[in-house]
Amino acid sequence: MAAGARRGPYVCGIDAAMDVVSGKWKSLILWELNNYGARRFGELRRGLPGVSEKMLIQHLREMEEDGLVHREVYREVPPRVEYSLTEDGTSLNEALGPLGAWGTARRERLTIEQSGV
Amino acid sequence: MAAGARRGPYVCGIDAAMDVVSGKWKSLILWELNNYGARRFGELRRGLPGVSEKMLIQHLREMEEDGLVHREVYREVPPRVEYSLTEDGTSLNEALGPLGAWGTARRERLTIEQSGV
DNA sequence: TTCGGTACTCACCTCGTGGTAAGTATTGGG
DNA sequence: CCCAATACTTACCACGAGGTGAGTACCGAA
Repeated sequence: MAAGARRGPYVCGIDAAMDVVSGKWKSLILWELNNYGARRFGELRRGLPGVSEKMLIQHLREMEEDGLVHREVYREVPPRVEYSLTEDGTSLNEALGPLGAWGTARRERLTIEQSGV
Repeated sequence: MAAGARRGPYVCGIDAAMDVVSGKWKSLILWELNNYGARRFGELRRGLPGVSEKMLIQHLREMEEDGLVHREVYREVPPRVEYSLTEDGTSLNEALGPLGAWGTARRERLTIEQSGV
């Protein structure tokens, strides 16, 4: 949770990465921020159908502590907060690429099997 | 849990992949099986310090249902069961490569920061 | 006859994750 | 004067992941 090891010590790199990505919405947040650049809290909430405000904040805070996202506050009359990916967040997103491709291929495989049966 | 979608429908490929890898020991099992080829239940248990028999079985069963591991039973006097990766399991392990590399790099970064402070 | 080794199975319990719903501070608009 | 809209904060609760420890069936060895 705090900066540094959250649940470590880690057995291998996968551990360290999974620790940072595990969370129902984290990979989606990563994807959303990577696609749109900077997004406001409300935009993220509307962009992730089903997420609760509590979880969105909680995940964003953890990802900020983990150095994945940057939080920029604009002191305006209706408050404005923009979230964006840091360099680490961007590289993590890239590292998730092959996994996403594997998942997509798997989804297609399953769909074919289901329709085939 | 059952064959097909576990908690789906999935928003994207990452979802589908994370669904299959999420579980405290799954990535380690994947890694272990990938390194050693085929491993017996007891070998896996000894190779993953801290895992409980219940969780090991449970994860292996789920991974078998998900088509990641193959379970081969040899009807011998002390029973022998060998687990190995399927083609899907092997490709998943490969897809986890970049994530593992990212995690390893992150670990090194954190270690340097800690010793630096 | 009991013990050890295999690969499980089962019952029970804890605790963390995530959901729900309400409350907070600020200021402009009707 | 109250409401809307922003971005939270807080309290409470349910569920499931995961841990613990015991029991099972089989057989050979001591």
